[in-house]
Amino acid sequence: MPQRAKRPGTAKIRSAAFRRIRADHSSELAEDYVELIADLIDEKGEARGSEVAMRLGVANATVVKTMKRLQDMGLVTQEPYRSIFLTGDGWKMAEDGRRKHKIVEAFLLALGISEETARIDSEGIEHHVSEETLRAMARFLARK
Amino acid sequence: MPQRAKRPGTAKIRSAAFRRIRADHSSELAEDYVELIADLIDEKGEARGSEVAMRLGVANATVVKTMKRLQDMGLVTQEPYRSIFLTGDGWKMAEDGRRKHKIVEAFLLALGISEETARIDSEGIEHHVSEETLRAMARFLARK
DNA sequence: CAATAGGTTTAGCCAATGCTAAACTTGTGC
DNA sequence: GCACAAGTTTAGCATTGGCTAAACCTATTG
Ligand SMILES: [Mn+2]
Ligand SMILES: [Mn+2]
Ligand SMILES: [Mn+2]
Ligand SMILES: [Mn+2]
Repeated sequence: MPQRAKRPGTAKIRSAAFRRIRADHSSELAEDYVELIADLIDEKGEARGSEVAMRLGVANATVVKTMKRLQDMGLVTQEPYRSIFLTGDGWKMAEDGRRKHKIVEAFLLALGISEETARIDSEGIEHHVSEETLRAMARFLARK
Repeated sequence: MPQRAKRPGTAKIRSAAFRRIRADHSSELAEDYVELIADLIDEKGEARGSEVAMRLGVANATVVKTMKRLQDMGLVTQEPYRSIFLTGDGWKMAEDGRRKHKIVEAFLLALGISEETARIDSEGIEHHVSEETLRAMARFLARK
């Protein structure tokens, strides 16, 4: 139907935000995994798949499957029945995740939010803040 | 292997945040769809599937499939080849989404973030802020 | 040093979200 | 009124990220 004339849209521009979100989501899981693996290595000396599963609240089989993907992405290495190690890229991603996570959580606390809520909300928000927003949060923390 | 003794963990508690995030993600898509449909109805008098697809930056077929799910959830109604309507529940979800979205976006702007970035970041952050955090943001806006 | 408890992986299933290409409607304009 | 361009839906496929149950290793321990 040649009906419904449409002017050249701003729609394409608007869709950028949604595209960004879909991109964020695909990296989000990887970020949480490597950050958690880094924490386990630092805390207990090694990261076992079952411990990752427990902390994330998912089944062991889910972690095994995800590890294969993370290996393909070059973020972790693992031998069957052995614990998990991070590659150089894995450590880099983990460090960057920690950096963002710390800023967001500290910012929420500075805003007067309870520890419990700050911990929970920051776990989700951290993946959707741009560098510009992180800078603004850091600025707020510095001058507050 | 009865190796590696483990003390009764705080892991279960910690996993709550990740469970919340997984829950957030499953409602996130529905929220963005109904909010966008509400906007289209208000702006142009009707919401066409193809317009939704364009604004979200996805294929038409993807919207058709998602609409089926949203219908099953009781959020929208649609006849084949016709435009999309929101149910009472759909409007309620859209209004709630708008409310959160506005607070988050206004908050980011008040923090000194550019319009472009505030628009993009708020599109993702809105789905991961608890009511407590929203209240803190509103408080900041009020007294700032 | 062998049995076995218990951690780990495999197999197979499901739902959600994307996509492209092909088929199908419908509103307009001739 | 009909043809057809353009908008919509269907069909079929792929990936991600969950799950359970069954099979498989391995480190401790008797
Ligand atoms: Mn994190
Ligand atoms: Mn996280
Ligand atoms: Mn929104
Ligand atoms: Mn959104």
